[in-house]
Amino acid sequence: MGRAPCCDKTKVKRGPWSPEEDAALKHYMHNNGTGGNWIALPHKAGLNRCGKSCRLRWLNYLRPDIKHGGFTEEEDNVIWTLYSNIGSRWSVIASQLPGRTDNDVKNYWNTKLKKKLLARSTNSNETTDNSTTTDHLNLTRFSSPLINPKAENSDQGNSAYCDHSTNSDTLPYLMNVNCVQSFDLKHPTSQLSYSSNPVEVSDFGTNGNTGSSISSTSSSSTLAMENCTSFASWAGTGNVNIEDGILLDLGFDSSNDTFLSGFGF
DNA sequence: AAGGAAAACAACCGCCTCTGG
DNA sequence: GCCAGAGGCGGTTGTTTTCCT
Repeated sequence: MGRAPCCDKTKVKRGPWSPEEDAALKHYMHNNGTGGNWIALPHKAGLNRCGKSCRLRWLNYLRPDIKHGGFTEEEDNVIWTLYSNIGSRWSVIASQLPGRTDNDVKNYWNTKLKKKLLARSTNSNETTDNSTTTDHLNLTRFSSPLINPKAENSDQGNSAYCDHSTNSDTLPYLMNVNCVQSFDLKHPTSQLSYSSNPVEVSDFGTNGNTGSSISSTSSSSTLAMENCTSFASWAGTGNVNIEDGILLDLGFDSSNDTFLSGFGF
């Protein structure tokens, strides 16, 4: 059983794209767009390729607004921060990095950032005094603005409270936390000044059973986490949206191990 | 200079979601 | 409401390039 393949793989070309194929696809897209149908596109464009392959090639490589080249430190920070919050939702993360594709971000994470993190983890384990390890390649730098230790003294009924002590072997965003995180991706108060396109994530599931809806056009954004009374929100207006306090204790300052174990190390 | 290892990148696979009939 | 097809996504694999010995 199973779903029928989108094309006959024995009859379409596979593997690396030739410059001629790239040119044909570019030319067709320039003149016609997708026409709302990727499956039919290869035939119309005179390409002996699977429609999905064409789509991938266009989105990941040929699109005119694609940014090629190395990632900046700022982009690193955005990726790390979002990964720590939402996990491997590469398309969501990529949407916050203009010109970057989900494939780009995913590859970059798998080949570089993960190793950087691992290296830092090793270094930090060799250091007994965590308070002196301030140069954790932005691990500390990007996380610290989101952490408000004083919040633990806040009214828990208002959800200005974080508790990740009960579930330390999971990703921070999966923890049974009870907190609110508000930060602004546009302004330096949160050091996430890169983004220009807030994302809205509602009904954000953590167990795979729930759906999610994401809008990159909304003016405000909310990240709700299941199994906890928490959500993160940031305003598109340019102001930090402090609703019940600014915090999301990712665990960096108190225990890097907690954080790192969430990444599967 | 050659060969092997590691890193980086591109592409594919299969599942899930969405949408139109 | 159901179903089939198309799009989208994340994980994985394959290929190429770079680095090291």
